[in-house]
Amino acid sequence: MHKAGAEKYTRQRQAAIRAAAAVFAEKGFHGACTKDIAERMGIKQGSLYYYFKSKQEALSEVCLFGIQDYVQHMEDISGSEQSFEAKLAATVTSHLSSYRERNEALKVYNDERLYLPEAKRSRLKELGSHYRQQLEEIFEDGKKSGAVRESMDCHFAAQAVIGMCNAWGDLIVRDPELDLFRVIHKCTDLLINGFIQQTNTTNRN
Amino acid sequence: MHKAGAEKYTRQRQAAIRAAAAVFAEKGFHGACTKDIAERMGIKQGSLYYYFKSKQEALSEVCLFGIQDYVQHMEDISGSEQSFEAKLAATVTSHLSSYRERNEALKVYNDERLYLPEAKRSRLKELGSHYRQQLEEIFEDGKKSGAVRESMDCHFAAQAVIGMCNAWGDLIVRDPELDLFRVIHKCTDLLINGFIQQTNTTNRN
Amino acid sequence: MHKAGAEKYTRQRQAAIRAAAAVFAEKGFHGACTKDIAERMGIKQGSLYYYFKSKQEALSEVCLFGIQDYVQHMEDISGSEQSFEAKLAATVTSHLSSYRERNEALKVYNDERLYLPEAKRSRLKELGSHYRQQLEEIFEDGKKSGAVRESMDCHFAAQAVIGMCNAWGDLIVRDPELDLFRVIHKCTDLLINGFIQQTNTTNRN
Amino acid sequence: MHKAGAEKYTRQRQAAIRAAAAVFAEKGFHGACTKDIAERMGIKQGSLYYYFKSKQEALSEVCLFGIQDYVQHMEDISGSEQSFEAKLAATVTSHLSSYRERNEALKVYNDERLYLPEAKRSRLKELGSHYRQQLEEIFEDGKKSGAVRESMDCHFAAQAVIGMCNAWGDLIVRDPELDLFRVIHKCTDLLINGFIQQTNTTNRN
DNA sequence: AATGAATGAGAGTTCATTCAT
DNA sequence: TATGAATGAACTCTCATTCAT
Repeated sequence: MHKAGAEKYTRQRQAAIRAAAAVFAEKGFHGACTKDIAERMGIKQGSLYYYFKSKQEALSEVCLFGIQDYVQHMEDISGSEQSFEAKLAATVTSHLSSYRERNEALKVYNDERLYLPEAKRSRLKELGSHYRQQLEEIFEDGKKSGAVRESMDCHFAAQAVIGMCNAWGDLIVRDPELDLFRVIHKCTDLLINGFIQQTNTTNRN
Repeated sequence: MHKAGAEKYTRQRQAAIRAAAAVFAEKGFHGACTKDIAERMGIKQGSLYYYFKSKQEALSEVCLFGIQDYVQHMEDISGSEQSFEAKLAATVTSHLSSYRERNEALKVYNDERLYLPEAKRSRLKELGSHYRQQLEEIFEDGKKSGAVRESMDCHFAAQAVIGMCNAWGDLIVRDPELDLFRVIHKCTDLLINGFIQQTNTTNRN
Repeated sequence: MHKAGAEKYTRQRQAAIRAAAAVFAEKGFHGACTKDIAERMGIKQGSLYYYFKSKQEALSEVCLFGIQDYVQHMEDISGSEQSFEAKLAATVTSHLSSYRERNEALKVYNDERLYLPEAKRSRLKELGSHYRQQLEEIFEDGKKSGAVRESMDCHFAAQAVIGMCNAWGDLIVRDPELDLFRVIHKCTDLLINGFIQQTNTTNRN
Repeated sequence: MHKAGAEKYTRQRQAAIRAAAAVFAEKGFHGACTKDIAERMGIKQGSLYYYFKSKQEALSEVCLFGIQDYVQHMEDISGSEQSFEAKLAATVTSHLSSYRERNEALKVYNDERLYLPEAKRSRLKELGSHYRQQLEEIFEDGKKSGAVRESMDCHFAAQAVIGMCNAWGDLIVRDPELDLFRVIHKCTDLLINGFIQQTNTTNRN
């Protein structure tokens, strides 16, 4: 039986994806070279092609790997029975945690996916759009339940959350010292409450 | 007199910077090639080197061009006598407007400046840090005047504003149909008031 | 074992050095192009970079190869117990023979080494200076033993021998028909006895 | 009348030749660029083409300039009524002095003339060959008069003198501190008397 | 007499990719 | 499963040369 062999292959392929993620994150897709990736895995350049049939496939795999969990989490959050605020908190937590766990892959997804050919990009786009739509629905529900202001544009809101999370995600990847949980907490707080001191106010706007 | 000649040079060089900005924004620094830049200007590849002594110098000039106004505006805003909310609104307006005016250069500054050699990067870093510090001060002042919540971390807040603006900036550059003023308004509103319906509340958190 | 592989690499690298020597000798460092070198080896231009990391490294290797033996021979001659005349003859023989064996590499060392960056050039300079010093010592010893005229400036003498040998070396490289041994003999004779008819002397030849 | 203009042109063209000589001597023909030459003259690159119709013409002119006097001198020496020794001394003097006066042009003639196209090179070759032949005749005459050893190969001898002079010429150009007259004297002495102590002879130069 | 601007050809170098072993 | 060797295309950059002004 080839089970052991197959397992090793799978393991090595995962290693290749992580290596590619790291290198792409650091130098960008075009700035990176296959030799760098191979070296990070401890193999030679040519051997990389045992795991990827092209550099582009490597990018594609990294991107997929980068959003997999994060998309899955949203599925869970979206299906759960929680208050708006809890769902938003869960979203931010999931999103920012991904940057730490999945390491650089999520960053690569954000910054480099546009270098994929349309064909491959559309699959990712679907996943991304789906994510955003679910987030939008959370806002819609929030409105219905009265937790979110009527005036809020839910499409805008979803983009804003994603944008803010990605911006902080970049900083998280770049600076491993950063305290993840404090960032999560502060982001959530900002998004929910805004900057200003709320005083018995009827919100203009 | 050679004034006309010098003027032509300056004009062409500006054109080169804009062309480079557009190409770098679209393909990234390493993904772009000098031929693309030259062609966009209507000259031949080799002629580009009459205006830049290297591709890297082109990047450097684009980055500088990208933040010039935006840093200058912050100087004005920071020195002005306005309420916290007005200053924040002005900042968001300036930042997002830059993305339209300065076109792709600002995006390039954000995404590609890390490919510059340390020496050139540090000059940009200074400018960027200065910007962030001034924004932090606006938050500090906001706290003192009671407009901003005591609990707010001003460093975090400044990063968050910049991050949010850059995230939307990306979308603005990518989608020229986007209504700039609505985005500005919504971002400002979100940052100030947060998502939730404020009800005669004493803010927990 | 990878011994065979390593051997092949070494062999090919030697071939690359010889090819580079030939091309540099014919066209000069700047006049030569890497394509010529590759073609002479029967490989394609890009493949050359598997053996050299730059054109300059090729030059550097050629120069080193060019003087290696010749410097080694001088070591032997200098350490031997022979008359002045025998040592001088051995020097001329070694020097001129090198031009035939090492082919064009020695010519390249003479004419093109100045295009190397200071760092690499200094290593060669050392070797060259050492050679000249040993030759000077041969003259000093010749004086002591009475074989060389008291009035002779040993530094000048060494330079003169080297200069004369290099001048003939050029001709030897350029004209493969030239009878090496006759040139060696005549050079030695000229250097030892000069042009003029020596009266009352036991000059054979 | 345009006399003044014509004069200026001639003067500038001479300056161009000298500038080209200097740059070619330093960097070699292929290593030099027309911008360097122009800058050394204090004009702009394009303006150089007012004086030369190509870089190659510049080389050609430099080479011609480099050997003109030196060939002329040999004409004089060859036609004069002097002893062999005096003629040889005059030859060495003329040759080595040329290196100082004509500066780098002679070196360029020696090292770079092979980059000229056959057509132009043959004119120079003629001059060079003529020079060598006249030198050979001096040796032939020397033999007849008994001043030169019967065993001497006159063709070899002429080559050797030229080779030695060029080798020292290189050093003279490279090191402006070098005492020209001492070098001339020593070279002549070496060529005439050789290295060895001549017994029972009154020769001491 | 000189220049600024542009060009086009060619150079060195990098790198994704292939393939026999 | 992995590698060494090679390839060819693409890219950055240089430079002799031209020409209108």
